[in-house]
Amino acid sequence: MKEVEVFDLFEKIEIPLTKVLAKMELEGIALDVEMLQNYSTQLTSELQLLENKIHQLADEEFNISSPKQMGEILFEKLELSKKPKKTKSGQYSTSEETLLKLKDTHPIIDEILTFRGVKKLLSTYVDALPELVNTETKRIHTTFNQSVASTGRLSSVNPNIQNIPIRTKRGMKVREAFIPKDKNYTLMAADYSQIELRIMASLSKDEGMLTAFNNGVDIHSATAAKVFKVDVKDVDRNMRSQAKSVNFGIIYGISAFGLSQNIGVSRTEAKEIIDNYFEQFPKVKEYMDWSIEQAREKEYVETIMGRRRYLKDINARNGMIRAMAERNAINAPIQGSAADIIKIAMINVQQEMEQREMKSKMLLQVHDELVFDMHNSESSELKTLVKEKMVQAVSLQVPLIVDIGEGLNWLEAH
DNA sequence: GTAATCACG
DNA sequence: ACGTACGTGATTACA
Repeated sequence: MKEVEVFDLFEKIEIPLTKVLAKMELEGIALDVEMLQNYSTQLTSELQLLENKIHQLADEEFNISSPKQMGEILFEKLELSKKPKKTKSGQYSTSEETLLKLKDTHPIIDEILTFRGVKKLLSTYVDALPELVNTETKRIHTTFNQSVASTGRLSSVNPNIQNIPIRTKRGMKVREAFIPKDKNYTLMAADYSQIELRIMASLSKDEGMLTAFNNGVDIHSATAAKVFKVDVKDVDRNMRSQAKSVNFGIIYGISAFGLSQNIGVSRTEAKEIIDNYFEQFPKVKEYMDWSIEQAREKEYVETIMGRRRYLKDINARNGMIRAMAERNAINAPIQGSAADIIKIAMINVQQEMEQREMKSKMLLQVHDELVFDMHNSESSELKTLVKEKMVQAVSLQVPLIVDIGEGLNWLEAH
């Protein structure tokens, strides 16, 4: 019986999606190569200055890009930590997380962090992207993998268009390099607001969560008010920020350790927060337990469209392996259902655009976002159509909200 | 080839 | 007692 659902998923979603993806890949997206080349010159000289400064501060020349050499400088020569954190293989950890904790011990740390950021930007994006512009089309053509991610998400390679920087000032400049086809077009981006938490609300049917979404309130503030037992108007920035982490944790299959690491409190305090959360959102807890129970019985969990993730480790004797599978049992239906929803939307949007013979084109998918080359004559028509198809892709216990933006580059469209 | 790091949702 | 937040891909160093 249930196999019918998996076949429907295949026939009604994955197969029709192949053509949509093929068209997006063939269409490609325009890149402002000249801008990136200028930016490269600027970043390269910044990088040179940083390199000199770091070598000067270390009083030694070494390869800053070698974590091994970096560890030896920081922890053997400069002795910045009494008991340096090690990686799995016994090397000194020099990850951003580790370095941030050493920020105040030596001025070299800040320079290293900046160096790392600039180097990453240059090698992965600023210098790499222009190389991938197709000589015939003059556009960037990614490849979307439809059968890589175990949750049902797409992935993107060559280049990975789903991890273009946005969080830092320097990174934003890279987004600015993704531009419309020509002067008759504008880039338009449409993204689902809090889709995974809405799915959690809908699947768990937790009253508190449903009420929050059905009343259109800020979910992280609403969560903070409940968890910290204060009035919404008394939620401060720190409380909201912690609640946001809790909400992320809920989607990931929360653990006291993970939360404590994320927000920098003790495990005891983290456990306290989680206990309060489950007290305030009891059906979320019930749903999470139910998901794990389903996994134990069937050795798989499923999304709203019946997509399965098999979890052979769910009954493992090794507690750590088992705990991992339990988090997967909670996360996969959430992340996977979000993937189902945007895939349905993509098929319906593409179908409608073709039927209307529109000039606009769907270009990219970034998990909860779709990006379009929008022909200026179709501006309001396209935005209305896309919003409608995305919002109506499926019917949940809460509304799906889609935010739309547009501009002369991908950054502005956000 | 693998480990470490870091970019995104 | 142990060691963990979920899902990806690209780059670099190094055995």
